[in-house]
Amino acid sequence: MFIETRHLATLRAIKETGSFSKAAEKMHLTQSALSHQIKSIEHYFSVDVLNRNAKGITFTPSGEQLLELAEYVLPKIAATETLLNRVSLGEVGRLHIAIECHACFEWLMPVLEEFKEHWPEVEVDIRLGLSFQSLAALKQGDVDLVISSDPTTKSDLSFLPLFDYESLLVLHHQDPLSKKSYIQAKDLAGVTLITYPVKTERMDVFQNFLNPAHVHPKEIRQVESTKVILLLVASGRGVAALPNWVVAESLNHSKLFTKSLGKQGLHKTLYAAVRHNQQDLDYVKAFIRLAANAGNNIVRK
Amino acid sequence: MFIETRHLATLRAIKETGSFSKAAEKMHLTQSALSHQIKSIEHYFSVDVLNRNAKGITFTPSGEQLLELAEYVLPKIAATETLLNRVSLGEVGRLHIAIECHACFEWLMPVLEEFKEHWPEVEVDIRLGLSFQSLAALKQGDVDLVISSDPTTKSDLSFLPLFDYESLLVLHHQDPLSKKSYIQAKDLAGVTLITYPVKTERMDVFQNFLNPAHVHPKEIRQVESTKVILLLVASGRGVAALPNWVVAESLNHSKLFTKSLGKQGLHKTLYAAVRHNQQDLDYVKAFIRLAANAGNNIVRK
DNA sequence: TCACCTTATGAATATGATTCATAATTTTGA
DNA sequence: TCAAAATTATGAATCATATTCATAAGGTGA
Repeated sequence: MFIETRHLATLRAIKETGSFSKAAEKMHLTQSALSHQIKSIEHYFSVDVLNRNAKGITFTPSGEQLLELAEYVLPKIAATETLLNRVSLGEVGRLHIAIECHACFEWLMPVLEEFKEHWPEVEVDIRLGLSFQSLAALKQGDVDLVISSDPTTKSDLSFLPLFDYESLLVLHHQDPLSKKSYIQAKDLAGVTLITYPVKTERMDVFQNFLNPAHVHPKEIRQVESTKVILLLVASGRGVAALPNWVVAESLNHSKLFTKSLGKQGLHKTLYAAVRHNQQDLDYVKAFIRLAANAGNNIVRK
Repeated sequence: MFIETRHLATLRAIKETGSFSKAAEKMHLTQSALSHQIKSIEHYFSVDVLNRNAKGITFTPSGEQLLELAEYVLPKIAATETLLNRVSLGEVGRLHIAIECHACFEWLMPVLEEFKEHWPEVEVDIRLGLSFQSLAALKQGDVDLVISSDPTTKSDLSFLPLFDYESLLVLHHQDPLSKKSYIQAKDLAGVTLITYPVKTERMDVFQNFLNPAHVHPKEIRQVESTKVILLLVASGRGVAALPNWVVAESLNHSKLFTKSLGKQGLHKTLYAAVRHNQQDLDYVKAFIRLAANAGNNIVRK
């Protein structure tokens, strides 16, 4: 493949201006450069491209072909280049989000709605990142942002804090445990614990509360939806450990009660993990700002 | 405009092979070259183009954009390049012919019919090249071949002989002049000369026969069509000077008679003028061969 | 962990695009 | 028709940059 963008741009400029010298000026090159360029095409293909005549320059049929090619190719290239520039400015792009916690849907959905309004040219998508290694996917570029509460020091990734929350035990208001000022691990040995359908090693209650104390709940019941979990708890079928932002909304009008897990409570921070080189993109920063606000607002209720 | 064909070809090869090293091999470049190339794009636009991961390479959204551009652009460039190559081989092209003599239509039309059959990809056109400077037009590339009987030594132009012919005086078989063994200039002083509608200085009879003898015909009558000229002569309205190839066909079945102009006769050669750098194109040579044959055949009758 | 494979990187080199200076050609205006 | 002005062509010199070379760095899989 011999023809380069450069050649086509030159041809187009010559067509537009009608002369080498004017085209050269327009392109910030010398007339000589253009002459050499055209000659190299003509020499390479053994074909005349331009008729340099008395009054002005005309295109041979071959020249017309090249010109047609230029008209076809150059605008598309220009369009792609401006698109790439906008991508680098963070005006357009892709924000595929993986969330590691079921409960995050609660605050994430409204955030995304607002985000989409302000960044219509960013392609948004969410995946529940439990079944796969979301941080690996992030590194590989399969997703662009991971909502996680377990920052690790992976190279190329940045963990940006969104907001703090507390994992609370949600129980029926007549549950005997509701008398206690806080919950101890051993208190949960005899209960039915309702959780999302996730491996226990990926849940805070186990990782940071039950496992260290070597306690196992009597029964574990896995349920997909947050609503149903709260419903089951409200009807006395068991207890659940949920982030405070989930409970905040449903507490007033129900038979639900919450208790801290442990004397200090089980406090965590939610992070947005992004690839290092994307953390300064406008739309990424905007998303993180929106998410942090949303989280803080709902948690403080 | 930063992106060059080269970049796009590299991107495409990487997509096809899935790795830098295989793509490099395919392109007869080193892996390093491709790495530098991609890096330069990524650096120029401050955008990631490829995710170089554990298992293989994937394209970022920006990379996909570039790839799409490549798929759009590269085939078209390749097509144009093969077209240009075919042009230089003389397989395709343009053959716009200017003829300086009305009478040439007689043999040219069938020649063109045959030519078109063999060279369907050559765009053929004819113009009567009397009103304009056909050789200048040829030089400028407005036409590609001029049929002329007046070779000049213009730079860049080649005059290739087609066939010899004789300009004959056509007259009514009862015309007194038909008794003579040949026509002298003064014989035409009293006749009505029927010609094509062309300036006298562009006609052989005047240039090479009448003018040198300072003879003027009694009357000049200009007629467009060869058929009508012959009709008029056949009905005794005058005489005409026409190339022998025109007369050859209509002589048998009519009241027409021909005589040589001057003792030696007025002999000329018809040439095809082409731009020097096109004279070796296959289709040009083919046309000239066809034209020469046609002319010789018709003249020898 | 060590081979092994792939990409990245910096310096050196080679390629080739552009400029410079000027020639050649043509046009234009007296 | 001649000189002046303008245009393209050309060869050599220069400069830019694409490519290579040699090697590092990073990751995978036995």
